[in-house]
Amino acid sequence: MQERYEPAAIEAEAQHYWDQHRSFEAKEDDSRAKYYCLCMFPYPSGRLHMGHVRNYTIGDALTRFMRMHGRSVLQPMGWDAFGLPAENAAIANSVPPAKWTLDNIAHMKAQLKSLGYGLDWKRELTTCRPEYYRWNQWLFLRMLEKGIAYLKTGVVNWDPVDKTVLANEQVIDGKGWRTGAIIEKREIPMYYLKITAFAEDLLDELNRMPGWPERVRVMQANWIGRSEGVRLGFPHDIGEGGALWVFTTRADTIMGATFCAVAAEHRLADVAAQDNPKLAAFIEECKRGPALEAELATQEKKGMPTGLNVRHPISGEHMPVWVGNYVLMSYGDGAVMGVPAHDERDFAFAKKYELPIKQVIECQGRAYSLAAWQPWYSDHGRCVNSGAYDGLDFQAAVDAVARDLRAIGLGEKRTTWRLRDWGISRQRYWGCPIPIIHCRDCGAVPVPDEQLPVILPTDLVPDGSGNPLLKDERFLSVKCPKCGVDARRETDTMDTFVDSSWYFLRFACADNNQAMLDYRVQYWLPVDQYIGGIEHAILHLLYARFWTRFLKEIGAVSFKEPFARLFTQGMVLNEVFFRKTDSGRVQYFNPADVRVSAEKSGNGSVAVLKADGKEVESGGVVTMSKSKNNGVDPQVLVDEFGADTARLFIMFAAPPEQTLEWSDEGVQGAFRFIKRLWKAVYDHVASGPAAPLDKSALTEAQRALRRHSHQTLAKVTDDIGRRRTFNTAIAAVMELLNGVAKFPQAGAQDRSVSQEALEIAVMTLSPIIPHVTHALWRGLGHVTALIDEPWREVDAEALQSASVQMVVQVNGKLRAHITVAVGAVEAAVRAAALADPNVQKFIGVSAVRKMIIVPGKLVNIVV
RNA sequence: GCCCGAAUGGCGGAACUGGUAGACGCGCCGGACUCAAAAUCCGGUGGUGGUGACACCGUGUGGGUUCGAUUCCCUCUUCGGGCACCA
Repeated sequence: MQERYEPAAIEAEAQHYWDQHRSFEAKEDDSRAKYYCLCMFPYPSGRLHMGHVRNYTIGDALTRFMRMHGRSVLQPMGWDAFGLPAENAAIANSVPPAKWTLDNIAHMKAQLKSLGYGLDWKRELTTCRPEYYRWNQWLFLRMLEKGIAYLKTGVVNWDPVDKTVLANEQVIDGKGWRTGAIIEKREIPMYYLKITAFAEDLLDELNRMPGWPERVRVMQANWIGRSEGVRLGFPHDIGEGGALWVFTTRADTIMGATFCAVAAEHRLADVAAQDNPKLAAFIEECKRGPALEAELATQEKKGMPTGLNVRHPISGEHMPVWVGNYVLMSYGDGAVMGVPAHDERDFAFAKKYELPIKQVIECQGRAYSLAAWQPWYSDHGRCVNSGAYDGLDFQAAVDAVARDLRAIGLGEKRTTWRLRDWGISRQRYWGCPIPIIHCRDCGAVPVPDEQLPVILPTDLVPDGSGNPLLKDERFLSVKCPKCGVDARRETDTMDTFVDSSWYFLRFACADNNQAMLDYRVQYWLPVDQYIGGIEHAILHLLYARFWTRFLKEIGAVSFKEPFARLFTQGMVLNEVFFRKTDSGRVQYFNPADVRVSAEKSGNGSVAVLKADGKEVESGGVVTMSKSKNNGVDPQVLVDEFGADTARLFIMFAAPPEQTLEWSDEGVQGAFRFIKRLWKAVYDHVASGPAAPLDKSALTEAQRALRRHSHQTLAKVTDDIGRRRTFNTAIAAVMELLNGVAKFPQAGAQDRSVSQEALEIAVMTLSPIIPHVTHALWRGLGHVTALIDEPWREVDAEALQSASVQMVVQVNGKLRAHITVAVGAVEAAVRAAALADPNVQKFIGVSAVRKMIIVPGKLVNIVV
């Protein structure tokens, strides 16, 4: 064993060993319990960032830990390779997105390897390759057959400058993120997936998912948004007659309804606007949405009467119908009944347009006033001024109203969902083609299975003027599969969330070119541990749950929840430094280019740019990002200190679920610890092999170190295996190493006990810093590879102790420590506590009223 | 506005089931080694008072439950996250 710790050589050697021995090639082994550990796959943006390192280090540590516990492990990796950044890079550099993406993948793959992750690269998958995305298309066709996929006109954000469609996230304050142009709403035909068909099950099952964080389950539940209420109709004679249907959770307030309001997109609004140009203009304005930021902020309620009337379903009174900008077409029936007395929005609307306000719910003795809204106006209470419903409480009134309306065909109880169907059409080039052919005679025709995959050309270069597929005759031109005449291919591609909605299944059988999934899914799935960022708490995880349910429905899988346990790691933060330029722009500087010097006398610190020595301002600690220029390149870290230091720092600096603050000194500390570990083993080994441990002939000090070793082993096993608190596991091993450093190395048994302590330290750290521990294990005299060693069992005998230290309190305040024999009788503990001089002092002349004894821990004397 | 979560030394954090607050690391202070520096090693390090043993105070604020509260309950403050005209 060499004296110096040289990470580059050690890491290359360890990685070579795992490669050669295929240590991480997953095998379907029925004789062993499997463990499928999956980290969310990356978008190949170019380089790994610290968030990736954190994510994949957590996954790798768990995978290695489970492997040493005898599990048959699978830890795969792939690439979420379709998406917008590739198109933007293409516009900027005139390179096809395919080349840019594949180059990035090659680079990032090398980076992942240099970090030593135990990945099964045989199962690597890339979503922009036809071998993968053909199954998106295949399943889409199955969804069409089952009515889960359907075509509907939808509203999109249209950037008139780029002539392209933008995602909601790309619209900032009503303007395009690239062009700054005011975004228009356009209606175009799009394909939707009927996720709402599964809404109830997606919600209910959340209660039976103990392996998911409460936080994520709550977020999904809110997103799905179940509402119990009544759908009721206001009859009218407009056109051919009928009823205006609304949804309400407050059917008990129906006698207080004084108007109805419909969304701008509502059919009645259209009807009324036909001979009312002012109303038509207002409707147009609403459809465009709040263009001005001020309007968004105040959320001012605006409306206009349609001149139409409906009748109250119970009283028969005539009620005006308004168009209201606060009514959403996408929720319920796109219309509401206005009960101004008991709904804050209706109140504001009625005030503004001088509509009648009628109180119908008593307010627990408080006086109702028409002057101003009070928060308790919308509370539940008994009905008043409501005819037959007077005196009923909330639930009774809702039941009665629903029953009465049902009798006349104008209402029924109804559950409404906030969740909407998932529009997957993207008017974009770099995505999976939707397998549809448009025929002049047959309409939209699905591509037959045997013609799959519809291959996306990889040599196109978008120029910013819309989807280049629209100009690519090779792609466009096709015969209609039904009638054989010349037809055109659909040029829309699928939302990239489709790609990530099932990739975790494909890892089980990525090499199968005959079928989407096969028998191996049964062995590996569900994923035992899924790890990723909280930012995917809603969309990705909900879509994946939806796809799995659909696959179960068509018999492709046997389970409906794809991820048994979910772990959401915290973000990586760093300080941000900037200067304001004369023109008012903010210029950010990377922390690596800034020197911070603590002012010894003052309470602040000064940050200066290394390049010019002049001061920069500090903007606090925020998420690492390109825009703030405060990222740290993992590669620089690996090159300077090695992968183990990077891994150790990131696992030690914070609990994995919390945010992690970057610290250069912290990295130095991690490096220093590894060097100390190396030196401890080197010094130990330098004086030759240790004799076998003779457990029967140990001194008290030797027994104490053994106890410490096995306590540490027990703690690390629990911290990683159950609590997932890697930071405390590492701290425990640091303490053990401090203990070994202080331990004398005089006799043969001293060295034997130290050998055991070092072996435990090296083994327990190996999931986190696998390279250096691989070398140290060999250094400690083993010929086996550490990764193939079974995780050591705690020796219960080593944990035993003859005596125990107890705390003595007087009136709850710590006054003394006493040492008593293990299992000492209560009387003995009592006597020992009372005999302590300091305890005596605080009891003084007072009478002892009570003594509370927690065996082995504490005595509290109440005087 | 609604729903979650958090707040502990100079800093990151620990204390898992109500039982020794501040583990471990960083930083800082002192010392050793060195011509010197870096690296390394040893010691100290919540605040106040005291030469000292020790005492008092101390986990965002104010209250409560308890022999005992960082931990449980209520109030407020601040910060972070999610949703947001959802009828």
